[in-house]
Amino acid sequence: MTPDSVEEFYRRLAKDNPNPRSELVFKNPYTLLVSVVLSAQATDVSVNKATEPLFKIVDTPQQMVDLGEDRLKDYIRSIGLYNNKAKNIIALSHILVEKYQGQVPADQKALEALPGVGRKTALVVLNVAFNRPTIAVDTHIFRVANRTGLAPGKDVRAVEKALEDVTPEKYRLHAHHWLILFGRYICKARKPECLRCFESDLCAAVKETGIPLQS
DNA sequence: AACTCGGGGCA
DNA sequence: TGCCCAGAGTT
Repeated sequence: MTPDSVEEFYRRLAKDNPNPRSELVFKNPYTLLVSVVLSAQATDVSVNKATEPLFKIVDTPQQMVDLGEDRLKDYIRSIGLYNNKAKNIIALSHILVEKYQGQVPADQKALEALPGVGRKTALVVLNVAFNRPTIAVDTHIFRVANRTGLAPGKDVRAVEKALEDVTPEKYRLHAHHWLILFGRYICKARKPECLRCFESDLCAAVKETGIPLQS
């Protein structure tokens, strides 16, 4: 994709979604962190369903510690992978209370040092909670970048580098959110909605096949 | 690099 | 039924 095509690609994403808001719960940086940890290999819909009642009771690390692992599991069981996630969230909350005065550190290394927080989670928290222009390449963005030709790459790090190189500065802050939603609702894994896609004339996959992907 | 964790949604 | 989901930790 040429630089002009990339610019146009982002221009359309921005037009489609002028005021991007995370679909995960962001009452404060802590609830966002917990939401993103819970989102690993889970759908944001299932996470929101579980965290809506949880965050009415708990929205600080101290309250989470007081809630305890067993009662936390009752809230998040429907999400899946709940044993590891509950243990990590309790442990992570202890660390926030003891080392960070109950605050979420706005630092990638500090975030990645927390149990249950890896590279992607850290980058998403920095982006959404602290307005850093980070792009975390998850399954959606990896697929979108490769399929459309926006930022091809064989592994996550290659796509991440490609996106950093190609994404215009003015779109950097919201790029992650736009690409995620584009992948989730339009450029879907199974049945991409090419017939109503506003990027199909720029898409490498469409160019290759000559016809919009569908079925 | 290859497991393992995991219930829910969807075709 | 089988595949996928805003991945991370361990071996």
